[in-house]
Amino acid sequence: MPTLTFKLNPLLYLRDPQHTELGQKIISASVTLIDKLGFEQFTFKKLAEEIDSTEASIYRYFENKHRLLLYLIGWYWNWLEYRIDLFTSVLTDPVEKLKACIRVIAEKKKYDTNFDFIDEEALYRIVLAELDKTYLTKQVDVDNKDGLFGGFKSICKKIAEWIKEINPDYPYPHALISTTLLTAKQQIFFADHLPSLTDFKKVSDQAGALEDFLLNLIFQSIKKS
Amino acid sequence: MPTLTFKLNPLLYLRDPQHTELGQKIISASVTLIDKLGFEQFTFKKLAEEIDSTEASIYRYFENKHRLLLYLIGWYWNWLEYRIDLFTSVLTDPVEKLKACIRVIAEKKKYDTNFDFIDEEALYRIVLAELDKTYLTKQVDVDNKDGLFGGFKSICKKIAEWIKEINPDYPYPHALISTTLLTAKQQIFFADHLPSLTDFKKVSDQAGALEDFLLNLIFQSIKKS
DNA sequence: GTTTTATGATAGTAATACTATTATATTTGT
DNA sequence: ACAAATATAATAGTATTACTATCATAAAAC
Repeated sequence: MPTLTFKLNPLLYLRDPQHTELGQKIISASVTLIDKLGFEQFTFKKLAEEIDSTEASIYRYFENKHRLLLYLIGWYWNWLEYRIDLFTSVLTDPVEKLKACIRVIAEKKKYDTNFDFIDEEALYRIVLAELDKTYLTKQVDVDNKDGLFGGFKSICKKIAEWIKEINPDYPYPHALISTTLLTAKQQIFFADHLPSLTDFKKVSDQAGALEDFLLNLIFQSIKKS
Repeated sequence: MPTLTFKLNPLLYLRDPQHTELGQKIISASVTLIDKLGFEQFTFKKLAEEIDSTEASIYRYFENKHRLLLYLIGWYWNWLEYRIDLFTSVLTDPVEKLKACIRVIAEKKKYDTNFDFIDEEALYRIVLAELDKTYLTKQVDVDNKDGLFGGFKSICKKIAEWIKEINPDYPYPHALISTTLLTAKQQIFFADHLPSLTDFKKVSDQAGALEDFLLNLIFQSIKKS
C-alpha cells in the first residue's frame, strides 16, 4: 500500500516538510510535543531538542509556531475530507451522504496507517484543544487572504452542497455545517473537561451519542416545513 | 439609578478590583486594550502605561493575565445572565422564556449604563475573539475545580431546565444550549472574518438572521417526535 | 570535482512574564 | 492627632521566548 500525502498550501511553510527527513521529523515530533505540552508551552527550542536538531533548522521550515499549527490543522482537514470522501463517494443519495459524513465527523479518530509520520489520535487531541487558536488571532484576515484556512472551507462547501440538494430552501447550510464541525469537537472537549456543559460521557460510547445528537441537530434543522 | 455590581468568584482575583479606584481603572482599561491589541499582544506592562501605574501594582490585583481574562469573561457571563433574567422573569411559559433568551443571546450588544467602567460593546468583541482561550488551556481542570467557569455553567443550567420543561424526553439539553451559546459568537466571528463558513452578513441585520437560525436549530431539535 | 543546498553550531536581541525590594503616600484605629 | 497598617509607585532583576544572523561543514546535484 503506497503512503499517501496531501498537497498543502505552500504558504503554510517555507520549505516543504514532507519532502525531507528532517521535515518529517519536525511534523511527527511537533504532533507529539504539542499534544503533550499544549501549544502555549510548545517552543521550537524544545522541539529541536526532541529531534536532536536546532532551532535555526526548524525556522527554515516554518516561519513561526503559529504557521506550524496551521500546517498541522490544515493537514487534519485534508485527512478528514479524505475520510469523508472515502465513505461517501460510493453513495448517491445526499441524505445518505450526509449521514455517512456525520458519522465520520463524530467517530473516534484512530491511527491511520496510510499516513506515515502522523499520529492521527494525537493530532485529533490537538484539534480539540488548539483548533480555534488558528483563527482567533489578530492576523486572521491576512491568513485568510493567504488561503490558510482552505481545508476547513473546502469541507464546509462540500457538505453545504448536499444540504442544498436535500432542501434548497434551507437558508443556513454553511452556518449549520460549520456549527456541526465545531460542535463535535467542543462537546468532546466538554465531556473530558467541563461535563456540566454537555450530556456526553467521557468513557463509554461517546461517539454514538454524539453522532445521534448531530444527526438530530442537522436533519431536524433542514427538514422541510 | 444605582450602579449594579456582580459578585464574582474571589479566586479570579487577588484583590477585588471593583472596590478600589485603581482596580476599576485596571478593569476598564484592560477591556479597551485587549479589544485593541488582542489577548496575545496585551501585557500588564502596556496596561500599566495606559493607566499610569506600574506592572507590580497590577500584579497585586491579578495573578496573571489569564486570570484577568477569566475575570472579564466571567463578568460577561454574569451580565448576560442578568439580561436573560431581565427579559424572561416576567414570562411563565418555558417556550416563551426560551425564545426571549435566544433573542438576548443573538442580539447586538450595546453599552449598558447600569454598569460603570465596563464597555460592553468592547467586552463582547473580546468574548468573540478570546472566550475559547479561557478554557482551551492545560490548566482547564484546575481552573474548573476553582469554579472559574461558573458563569457559563450557570447560564447553561438555567436554560437546560427550560428545555427539560418543554420536552423532558430530549436527551441533550446541556449540549444543545452550550452549542447555541458558542455558535452565536462563532457565526458572528465568521461573518466578520471567514464569511464562507457562514450565511450571515457582516453589515445588515445579522442579529435577526442569526436569531432565526438559532431558533430553528433549538426548537426543531427539541421537538417531540 | 566543484558548486549549490541543507543542516548544525553558536551567538545575540528585544520582549515577556513574572518576583523582589524599598520608599512613599494614604487610610484606619484609638 | 498620631501611630500603625495598608496601598501604591519606583526600580531592578531573572529566566524564557521568539526570533535573526553568521559561519562552518556535510551531503547532493550538476
